[in-house]
Amino acid sequence: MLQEKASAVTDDYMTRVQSTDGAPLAPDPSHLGLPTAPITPSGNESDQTIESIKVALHERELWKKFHEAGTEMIITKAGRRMFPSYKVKVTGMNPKTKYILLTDIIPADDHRYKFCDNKWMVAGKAEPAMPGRLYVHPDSPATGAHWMRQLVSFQKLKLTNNHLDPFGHIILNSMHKYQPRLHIVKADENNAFGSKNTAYCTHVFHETAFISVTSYQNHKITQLKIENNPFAKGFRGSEEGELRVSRLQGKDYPVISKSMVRQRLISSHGHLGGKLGAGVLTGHPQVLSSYQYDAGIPLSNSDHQDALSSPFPQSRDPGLLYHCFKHRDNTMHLDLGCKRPYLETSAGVSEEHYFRSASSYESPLLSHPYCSDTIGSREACMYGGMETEPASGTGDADELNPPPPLNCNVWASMQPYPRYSVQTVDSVTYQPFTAHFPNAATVAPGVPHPSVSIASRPQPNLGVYNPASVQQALPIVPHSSSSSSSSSSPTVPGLRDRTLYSRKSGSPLRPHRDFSAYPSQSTMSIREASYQYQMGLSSTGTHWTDS
DNA sequence: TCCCCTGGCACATTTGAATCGC
DNA sequence: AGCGATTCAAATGTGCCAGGGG
Repeated sequence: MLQEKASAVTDDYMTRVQSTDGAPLAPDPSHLGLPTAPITPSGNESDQTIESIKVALHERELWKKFHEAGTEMIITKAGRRMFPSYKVKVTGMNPKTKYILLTDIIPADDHRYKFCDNKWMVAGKAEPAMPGRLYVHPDSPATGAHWMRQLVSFQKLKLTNNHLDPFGHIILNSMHKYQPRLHIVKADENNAFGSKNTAYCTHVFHETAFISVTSYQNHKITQLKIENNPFAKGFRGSEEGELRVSRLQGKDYPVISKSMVRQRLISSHGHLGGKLGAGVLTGHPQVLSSYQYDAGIPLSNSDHQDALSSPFPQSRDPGLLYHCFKHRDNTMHLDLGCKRPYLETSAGVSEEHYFRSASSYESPLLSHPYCSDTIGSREACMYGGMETEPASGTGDADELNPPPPLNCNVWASMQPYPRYSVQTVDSVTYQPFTAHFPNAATVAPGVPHPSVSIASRPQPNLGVYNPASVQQALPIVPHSSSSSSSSSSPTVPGLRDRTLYSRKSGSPLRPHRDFSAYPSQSTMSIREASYQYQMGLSSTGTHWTDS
């Protein structure tokens, strides 16, 4: 099923970078600035490191509560944070190896939804996908020790429906279903964001899937948000207050008091726990799945049954999905169609592989409970270090490179996604990505770049940041249409011009933010600053490779 | 008319500077 | 003068809601 991507690179690369539809993604490596000479895989160790990385979703139970009710995330023009926020606990990293952690949010299917009769229903075909933007954790790159020391939080990630958003927020369409993903990329010592033979892995927690909205549709979600989000405490109020709110909302649903909500949560939690437990115990494997996007619309490939009784028309396996380039050819297809099950168990998935990399995520109930309380207290520390000083006070403060400044001149064209595919498998996905991208221009020709947003405070004294490296670091590569794979290496005309990053010799890759093109950004607060590396969304294809 | 989106509002938390005391 | 604790105001994050547009 998988096919070589950059056939001319190296055998090693060839065996790892493959498209999901069998079409070469980048027939001409020179377009990507890839070395034509064989790359000596120094990567056995790194691969093993990547493979051993485990990620646990923080506050998973809370996510499950929302998922059961049908998670909704408000998107606004100015950008809105996610709640629950995306936080993970990472283990299994090589303490001394540097990694880049980033997230992106991809369409979960190709449908547009509407909330009708107190449930989500398919309302038509999805609109063209928004520019693919990536949110790079502000601490990136940092050593494994740093990432494992505390909870890794992406709480400052913001969602927007502004297609021209200049702040680097992740752009989404309202009333569409999305799936956040976490990518862990091994960074080379000399090239923070890209190096040859570097591997990456992708983690997907299905309970984090959500439907983007401009205003909450499901009152259950509203209540959950109010109950759990500190910033919404003002709406908790008394029973009378709740009655008032419900009345004012003009909803035709029964008023649910705070206490009722609390009780409901408790009961639902138990119910959910039972379901999940059953699902896990019955061996719902982390399913390998794949789906393709055509013009920004994911195409369903197969049917799956959701283990959770999520209000979503079609939900996925409750467990974590692993994107792994080691998936087999008998990769299962992920059906994104609302009328079909989302996941499908793959008999072909190696049990060994599955359990090794997925079991711990699949069921915290079974093996890996995450100590949110313990690690949660560290979050502030991590962010503090990120926004003020790099891991000050820690033994490896010097391990962190200061967050690069953002250059906002790099914007993606508003082209719809060309066809691309995404595979989710039962294990960690990791893929070597070549470095040697002298500059963005080298990569641009054949590789549309999703934007990369680094939510950290821009710092002076920056070198240059090479978006190409980031792009390479991600499993997102242009995926030619099934019919014209390699030859069709999509191009992003404007990318070269937009890309203002270049690598400064001898210095770590750091972006330089340039807001000149966006006057409105002058009013942007420092806190709001984020680095945006736009990869033409378009582009985009998420490409899962096999090593 | 319905659905969706926008902007302003009130309320709460977070953040950082200013102040104070030791 | 230096450090830590406390205070306070501004910034920021929420959901609510009226109004507008398609």
